[in-house]
Parts: sequence; C-alpha cells; structure tokens
Amino acid sequence: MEQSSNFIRTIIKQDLETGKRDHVITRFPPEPNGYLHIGHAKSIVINFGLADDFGGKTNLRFDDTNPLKEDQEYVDSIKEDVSWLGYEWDELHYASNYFDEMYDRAVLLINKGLAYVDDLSADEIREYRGTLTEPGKESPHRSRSAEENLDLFERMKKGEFADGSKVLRAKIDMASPNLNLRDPVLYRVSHATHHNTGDTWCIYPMYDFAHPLEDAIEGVTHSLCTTEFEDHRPLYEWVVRECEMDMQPQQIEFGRLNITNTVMSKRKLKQLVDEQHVDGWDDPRLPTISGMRRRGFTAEAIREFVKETGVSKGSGVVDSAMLDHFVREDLKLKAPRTMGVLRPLKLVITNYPEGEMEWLDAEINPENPEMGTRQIPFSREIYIEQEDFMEEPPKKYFRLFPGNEVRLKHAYFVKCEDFIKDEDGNVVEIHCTYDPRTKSGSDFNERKVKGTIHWVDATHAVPAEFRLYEPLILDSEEEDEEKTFLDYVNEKSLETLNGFIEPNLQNIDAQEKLQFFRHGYFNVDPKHSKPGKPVFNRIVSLKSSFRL
RNA sequence: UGGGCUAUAGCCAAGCGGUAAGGCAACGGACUUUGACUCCGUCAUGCGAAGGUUCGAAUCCUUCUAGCCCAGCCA
Repeated sequence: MEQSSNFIRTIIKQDLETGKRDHVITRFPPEPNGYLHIGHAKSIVINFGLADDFGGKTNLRFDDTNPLKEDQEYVDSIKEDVSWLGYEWDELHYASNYFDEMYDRAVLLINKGLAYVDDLSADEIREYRGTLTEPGKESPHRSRSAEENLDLFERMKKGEFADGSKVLRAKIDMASPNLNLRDPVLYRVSHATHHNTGDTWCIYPMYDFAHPLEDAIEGVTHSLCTTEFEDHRPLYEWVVRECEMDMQPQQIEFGRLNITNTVMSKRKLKQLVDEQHVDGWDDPRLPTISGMRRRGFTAEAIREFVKETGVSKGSGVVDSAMLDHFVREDLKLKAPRTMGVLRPLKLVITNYPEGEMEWLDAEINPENPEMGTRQIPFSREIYIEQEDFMEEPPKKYFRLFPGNEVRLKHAYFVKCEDFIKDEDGNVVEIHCTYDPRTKSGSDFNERKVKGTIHWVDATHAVPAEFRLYEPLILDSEEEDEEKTFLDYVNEKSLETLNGFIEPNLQNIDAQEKLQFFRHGYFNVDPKHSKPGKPVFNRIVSLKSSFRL
C-alpha cells in the first residue's frame, strides 16, 4: 500500500538525507499501569511502522518509574497486545534497569550546581511554582552547596527520609513562562516495592528526568510522543544536554487519536470498568485492545485504520464509521458467510412433504470461491427473521407479506399464503408454498423476485446467543458544563438475542469470525461461548441503504 | 490574562510559491441469490478571517478569531 506522507516521516527522511542520522531507532514506551487501547495502537503503528520503513529498529520499553501504579500484570498484557497487533520489538527494556545510571546522572547534575535537594512539602512546592500568569519564587533550599546536596541525596537513596519529605529538583528558572522549567522535580522518595527492582530503591525518578535518559541510553533517534508533551521538550533537551549524554534523541509530538462515541483516556476507561458500566477491561464495547480483540476486530483492520487516519499535530475526532469500514474490508474475503436467525419466526412450507428433508449446496464465500462449499439442511419448517415479514408492508418492502414471493437463500422461492397470530396479535407463524422448479442453482428464470432472505432449518437449528453492540457513549448536543461523560453513557449499548444458527457451526472455536448473511460480521466470544451453545459478538453490521 | 500548539469539505488528511491528493461518510446510477460487495458518477472557484507581498499565495508577511495542551512528589 502506498505510504501517505506525514510530517514525522518527512523529518526522518531529511535527517537521513542530510546525514544528521545514519539510522533510525524508535521505541514504544508504555507505563505498565493499565491496559492498552487503540490510542496506544496508533503510537505502536507509528513507532514500529516508521522505523521499519527506514530499515530501523523499535524497542519496547516499559516506563516503570512509579511503583505505586505499576504491576507485572500490565507488562504481560501489554506484551501480548503489541504482539497481537503484529509487531516484534527489537529490544525489550525497562526504565527501572537504568536506575543506577539515572542516579549517577543526577549526581552529575548536583555537582554541576544544576540540581538541589528541596525540603519543601508538595503543597509548598505548588505554591512556590506560581501560576500560568505569575512567575514562581525560589525555594529557600535552592542555594545549598553541592556537598550538602550530595549528602542529602545519598541519604534520600539510603532511606533516611520519609515519603514526601524531600525531593531532588533541577535548578533551571522559577520565572520561566514554561511551568515545566520552574525547577522541576527530578526524584521523589517513595518507600514502595517495585515490580521489577523490588525494594532496592526508595527514590524514583520522575518522567521528565527519566524519559530523555532512557531514550539517550538506548540510542533512540526519534522519540515520538503525543502533543501534550510539547511543553516538556525544552526540559527533555535540557536533561539530555546537562546530563552529558552521548547522543541527543529528537522528541517529536503528534496528535492523539480520538474516535467518536467512545472514550480514550485511561482515567475514563477505568471509571467505566470500576463503576461497572461495562464488564471488565476486555468488554467488547471498550476501545481497549483486549476489548476490541474480544469484539472481533482484527489486528489488520486496526493497523489499516490507524494508517488511514494519518499522523498530524491536530486534535481531531475520527468518525467511528471509518473503523467499521476497515473491519468489513478485512473480513470481506476472510470470513465464511453463513446464515443465522437472530429473532426467529417460524415458517411452514405447506406443500413440502412432511418428514422429508434435503441437503443443499451452499458456497461459503461467493467473493472467495476457494473457501469452497458446505451442505445445509432444508425441510418443511424453517426459521426466518421476524423483520422479514410484515402483515402490512410499506412501499418498497421486498420481503415477505401476504401474497408476495421471495427467494430463500441457497434454496427455493417461497410465497406467503397465510400467517398466524397469537392472542396478543403477534405474528407467530407464516405459511408459504414453495416452487420446486426454483431451486438454487437451477436455471429457472420464468419470474424474478425482489427479495432474498436468510433462514435456518427448524429441525437442525442450533440455539445461539447473539450480542449486538451500540456506541458506549451517546452524542452530546451542546456542551453542558454540568455534565460529565458518564451522563452520556449509553445504557442500551448491549442487546442480547437468542436465535439459531446452521448446525455445522455448533462447535465453532473461540475468536472465529464469520458473516451472518444480511446481518454483519460476528466473532465467537472467547469468554462465554461454549461448544454446543455458541455466543457471537457482532463486530459490525453490514451497511444498509434500506430504511423503513 | 503567561507559555506551547493547531486551523484545508460533514469527519480524518496530503499539499511546502505555479493554480486544491487520498480515505470515511453522503448522494445519484449500473449490477446483484446479502437492500451487502463491486463498478461508474457527484461532492472545497475554495484552504479560520481580514489586509499585504508577488505575474501568480492554502503555501511568504501583518493583524485578528477560534480550538487544544500546561500550575502531579502521574506518565
């Protein structure tokens, strides 16, 4: 596929052409404090994709500098998700493996008079920082001697001070219009057990100090991140320069991915999970990689979607219809096409001999003949879709109604002769006659029908559960300061139906994807599907220009 | 009201002084044993606005407007 140009690709290309760089190394640096979502997938596709395009390499690096929030469980799931998305990292690293070197660099800063130990409390530091429009003021501890700072910092490391009692700060400029440069905290005391280093450390580096060092240590040439870090770039460069690292990685920022009718922040996703609006991090309605995988989205579709939405610095919102498009596109030739009735209505073919049945040949995917054919049973009683019959049809309704004839996919023409209602007035059974001459595959062409409907033979039908999803977040009209995203949670985002499928699907494997004729693409739910009683998640419906 | 960033169609997005790519959506039409797919066609005299420079401006300059991000010992 033709690679569309984007500003980062242009920069890298130039760097290579001008000789600024002679190779490319990128990295995907997640913090193992939660599950990956499709926003991370964008970062993954960009980092791995770009490096690959230029013959470079990409590392997976866990940015594990805050033991309070991180856990091995997350590093495992992140690795799984990156692999599932189809990428192989060159080197696997942990920021925590660099703690010794980071400590040494901090000592260097102290010796250069560029860092100091501060005794101010968190609240005081905030007050001293000033505001967006007013400069901050210097801490009374700012002018401690290097010797004193060295001593204090070493004692911080040894565990002599309580959490929050002391921090190491960079000495930059308390009056900078960029708040990140107002003597940012470099190290904090935290007597916490780290998932990787255990209790070796009780001081941990902050992101702004750690990240540039990690990149420089690994020789990352292009450090790609999202736009909210733009303000941090001067600090990033300050750290690499003043810590006298051998090479200077270049930080480049791109806009986050947003998609309509969903939420992308870890905080909001966590809230949806914690408050049980959804059923866990892998709920098929969530944009988490695990949720999308369970819903049935393919890695290929996610990758293509991300590529097509592009890379820019803008903060736009991509229409979820584009995501839908790429799954349909990917599954079109791969997924078997079969018949499933989600809302069953019995249909009796009155002129089909009782007790008889036949096996019909049916192609598995007419757009991909190599997938072959299957046999499906047919007899006097079948199930059709409730919405495929109307007692009083509107104009341009091509399906069944009294006197109308339709084609049963892979079978015969049937004509509606009668129907039965229950006491409540609901249609419960349709009576039709069929024309044996119209069998699928025959050359019958004496008359045509406008509609073709799907069905499942009643005596062989296998019960199945279907789960249909709607957007988790409803459209919000005008902005309302009073409301939060929780006010727009769609409480009807999941609809569960019980219907029937063809018998050959009875023991279908988890994560198998298929198209139910005229409905859409479905995935076999890995958690709740069982042999003999499959559960299907609708990934996406088919497009439809039909409107009642 | 300090700093950083962004404005190209309903949405995403190319374009980098030579006369507005592409994708999604939408809308016509053809085909159709999926109201699907496929195919054909339509969809910015216009690039946030107003000035200016130039033979020529989405691209350069000026001013304005709107939106996003920043005051964690989170990343």
